[in-house]
Amino acid sequence: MHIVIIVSVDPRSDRAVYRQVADILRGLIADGTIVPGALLPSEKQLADTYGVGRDAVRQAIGLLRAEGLARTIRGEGTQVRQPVERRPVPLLPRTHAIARMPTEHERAELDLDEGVPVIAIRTSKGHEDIHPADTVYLVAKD
Amino acid sequence: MHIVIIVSVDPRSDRAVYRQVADILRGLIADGTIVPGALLPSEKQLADTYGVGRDAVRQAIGLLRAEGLARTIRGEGTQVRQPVERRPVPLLPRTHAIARMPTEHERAELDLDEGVPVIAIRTSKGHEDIHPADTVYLVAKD
DNA sequence: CCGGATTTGTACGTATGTATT
DNA sequence: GAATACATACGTACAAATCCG
Repeated sequence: MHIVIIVSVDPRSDRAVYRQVADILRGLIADGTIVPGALLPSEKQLADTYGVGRDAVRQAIGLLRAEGLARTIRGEGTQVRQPVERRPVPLLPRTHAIARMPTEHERAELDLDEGVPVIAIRTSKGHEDIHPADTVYLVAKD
Repeated sequence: MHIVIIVSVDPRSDRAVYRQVADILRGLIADGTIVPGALLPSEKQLADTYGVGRDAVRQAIGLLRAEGLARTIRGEGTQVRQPVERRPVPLLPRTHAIARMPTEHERAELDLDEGVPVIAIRTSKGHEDIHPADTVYLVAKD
């Protein structure tokens, strides 16, 4: 099985231009052409390269952020997110865990990147612990 | 503790206009003014009501979608998402569970709304089960 | 430290396409 | 078919953060 990397944008395609740009960037990331931690080309550069508006580029990058693949720092650029080391979190008997997107408040509080869910663990007592989903994994524990 | 509902947008505020619009809409939802399943006013209506561009309204609604609060249907409108009934999913010993945003493929495959993470459960055998995070909760099981 | 260049964020406008009512 | 509503795509302009000489 080999991977086909798309390298150009077709404005007449059924697929929206910004999705095509996102496809290209995902390819460059999956490819290893752009390694974790490295910056993508600037929005202007991408727009010029692929012959699209800056708007389309921003929407494309927005998709990557929502998927948890990239994060953007104003004035600096967009970088491929580093996979973080996950630590185990025990799921005790009689406790429930759900995953959801954080509220705006939680995102600020926990300093979460876009596209990072939270895991809420609730005990039968009603106590709730919130964990950033990208730093933990759950294991059954008795 | 009482809730302060913002009702107007101040273009001179430090807070971006689209975030102010999002705040207002979140308030109307938390408030019960707009109940789950009901449609928000149209983008144009919101833009006129708050004296902002349609762009700002779309960004605001985009925030709500990313938070899992709303979903938009083209040609119809944006509705407040219904909290769905969750079913328990056992987390067996020697299995790990992580939460993350779905890939584009998974989102299409599972027909997920924006702002809905997935829970991936991996056994020691290497088998992986994917669940929409909004329909399940995890419980420890021996 | 300062100032300019670069880069992303916000905001608005216009136009056209597509889906639903 | 018409009206309504969201999606896409381009453009402009200015603000704000960062980088760099």
